[in-house]
Amino acid sequence: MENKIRVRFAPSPTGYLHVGGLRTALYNFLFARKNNGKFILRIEDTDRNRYVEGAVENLIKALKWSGLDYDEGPDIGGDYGPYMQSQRLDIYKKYADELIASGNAYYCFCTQERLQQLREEQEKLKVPQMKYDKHCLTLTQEEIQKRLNEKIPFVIRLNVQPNQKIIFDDVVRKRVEFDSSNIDDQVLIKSDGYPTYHLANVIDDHLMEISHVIRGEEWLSSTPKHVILYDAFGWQRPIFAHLPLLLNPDKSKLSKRQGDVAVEDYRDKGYLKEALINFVALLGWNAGDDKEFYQMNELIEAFSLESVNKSGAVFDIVKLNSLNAEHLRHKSDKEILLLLKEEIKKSDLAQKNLSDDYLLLVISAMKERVTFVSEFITNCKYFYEEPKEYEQKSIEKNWKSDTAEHLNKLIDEFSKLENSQKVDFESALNKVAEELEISKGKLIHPLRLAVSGQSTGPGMFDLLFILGKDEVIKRIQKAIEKIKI
RNA sequence: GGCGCGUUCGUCUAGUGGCUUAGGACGCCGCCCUCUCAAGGCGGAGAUCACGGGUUCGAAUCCCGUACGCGCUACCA
Repeated sequence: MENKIRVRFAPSPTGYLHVGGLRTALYNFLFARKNNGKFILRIEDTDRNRYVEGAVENLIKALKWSGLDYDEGPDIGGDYGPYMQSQRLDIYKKYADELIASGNAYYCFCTQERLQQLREEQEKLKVPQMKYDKHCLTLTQEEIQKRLNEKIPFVIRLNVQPNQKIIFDDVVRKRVEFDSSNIDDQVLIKSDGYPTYHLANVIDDHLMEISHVIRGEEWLSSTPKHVILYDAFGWQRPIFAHLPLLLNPDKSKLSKRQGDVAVEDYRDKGYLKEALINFVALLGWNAGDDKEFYQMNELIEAFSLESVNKSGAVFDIVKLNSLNAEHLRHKSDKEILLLLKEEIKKSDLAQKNLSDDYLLLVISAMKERVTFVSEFITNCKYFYEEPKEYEQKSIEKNWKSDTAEHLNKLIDEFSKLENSQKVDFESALNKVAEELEISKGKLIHPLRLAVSGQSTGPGMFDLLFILGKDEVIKRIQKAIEKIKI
């Protein structure tokens, strides 16, 4: 099969999945699914200093939670493995040697001290572009061998030819051009034998037959180095697509300091994966119409790299919240029940024996009034326990001198009820209102306060029905006792 | 400093030379619905399309310059 689509998400395991990473992973995923391609997870763990215990597991967990399932990866294998760069060291070594043989790379024995000194000198001279001075390129074969034999630490550097135009196409940015004179002789193999990102990335993308490199814009500046490598190896370049950055409200690159950046933070705060995915998809992409509410399958259907934006997008949590509420409303009551039961397990309601039928009633009453699943608990405690206190403002507004008397009448009427469906409560209340010659509202507001302790909530008769006749009467009595004006 | 990328309502965005008195969404305000709060419906405020020059009969849309922002500038990714 010609032109098969293979894309990859290649994070370095820093401990958690960044929402920017989620967006990158999502676009890769959508592109693959849309085009019948393969989506690959590759772990770029070539920096031993930044190794974090459990990071890979966390990453995989977050990806799975988000619904971004990959076709090949470290935990599931595939024909192009291993998918952990730390397990591919011999591969990088082999290709680095090849580069040295062809003159495209060279050994460098310079010490950190010399490099530091060089940098300082260049700074003093106000050299426009600070670069390595190719000092070790002049070493003879014998000198190199001697140092190798003496086990002097070395790195392998890319031998960049100056004064070349490096031009490549980017799906998002169109044509991008660099002058190779501005490109440093990048270290490809570090002195610990590990490759740098640039080398490992290019080799793996080629070996894994990656067709499209879809990654964040922070990589655009190093793409010419990658292009030089592809050309040096004589390999076909992939198609590049550099995604606009996710930004803090102050427009800087989205960072930990200004809010949550980990996918797991959002998950733990109760955001639905559907909402997070939908939100993040819209940060830098739009199908060209007004549609903003998407399920995953619709995203796959609508996605195209060509309609990705160029400019960075501020991560605005307020919009995420509204999408969360909307996705919640779109779920069936039964789906929400499952989520709510999980939430209850974590709450102080855990011991209560709440039936599914009861919770389903609560869900249908509250569904359009909540943003998070947890609010089925916190915003309507009165469904689970009688009110401990009564909203002062509502007392002032709705509790008059004759309120107790009115409510006693309601108790009488409710007590007589043989059926206690919504309509039964309603007609009972209507009857009382008529007898007292007052408006329904005059009854309903204090009744709501008595029964829920609050002034807001679902329709009155829904509330009464859900709580049940006995509980309602009990609560009214209690309120009459407790509320004094 | 150098190199690169970007710039449409507060935010996410539509717009690819005339359909645009620049459309939608979130947020904000108001009205309707209504027992409250939501949801829903309707309406409003909010962008001289960063700025300045061109090209053109005509520009948010094409070109040039400037400003500003961001990214990169590591033996980090």
